[in-house]
Amino acid sequence: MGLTKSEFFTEEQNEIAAIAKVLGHPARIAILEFIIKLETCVCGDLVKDIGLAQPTISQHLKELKKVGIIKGTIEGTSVCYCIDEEKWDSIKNKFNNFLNKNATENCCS
Amino acid sequence: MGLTKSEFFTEEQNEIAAIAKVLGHPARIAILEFIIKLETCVCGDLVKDIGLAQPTISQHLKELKKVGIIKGTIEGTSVCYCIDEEKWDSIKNKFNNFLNKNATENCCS
DNA sequence: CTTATTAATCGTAATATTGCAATAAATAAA
DNA sequence: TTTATTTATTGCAATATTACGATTAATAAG
Repeated sequence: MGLTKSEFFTEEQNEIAAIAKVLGHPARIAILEFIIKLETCVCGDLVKDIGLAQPTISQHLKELKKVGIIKGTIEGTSVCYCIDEEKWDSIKNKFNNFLNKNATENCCS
Repeated sequence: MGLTKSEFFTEEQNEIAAIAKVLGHPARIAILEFIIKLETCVCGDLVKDIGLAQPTISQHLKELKKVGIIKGTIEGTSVCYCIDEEKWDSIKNKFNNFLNKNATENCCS
């Protein structure tokens, strides 16, 4: 089928999975790290930095935009991408919350 | 193509993406939460709790085992699954590290 | 207006993922 | 040994993802 049965899960579970899914590709991790590293807006240097073709990078940027991690503003012929700080913080909270659910002991340890 | 070009990225980028990818499905989030909630070993209650078919759950468990988040020990006819605490902590560190890379200011804020 | 430059979109091929029915494997119980 | 019980594996269909060439859209420069 290839179709996730989202209706079986809670809103929260679907949400964290959706974010994790977007982070689940090294190109998108690399893009985010690149944007963060520059501490300023990025235009088209991503294609040069990462080895992938321009349409591929554009597609990954679209994915990142779709979940709201980054936002892009047009600047002449190029586009300025940067982290959406609010969204980033909310993601950080969600992951922290999830990862802290686990106690340090269980039956197998 | 459908084939990720891992050789374009650093070990670290591939690693965090691989973990995020596994977390990128609500069923696997639900499975982890269920195991954690019980604070004890889980056998086959997952199938009842989550609505998916047994082979589907088994497949998701396999994915989780593959990256080492959970481990399973055989107990009679059933299998006891639990979190690999060490791996969990390392994942927590990796995500924290990644999510803390972002400063709170940039050109767009 | 014409010509770069830059990024998005379209179309498509290759591969991966999701889900499940059917079946197998492995142990426990009778 | 036979029969449950429980989980894993196989095989397959439907859908999603990844990547890129070709093209389009939009602005800038000449």
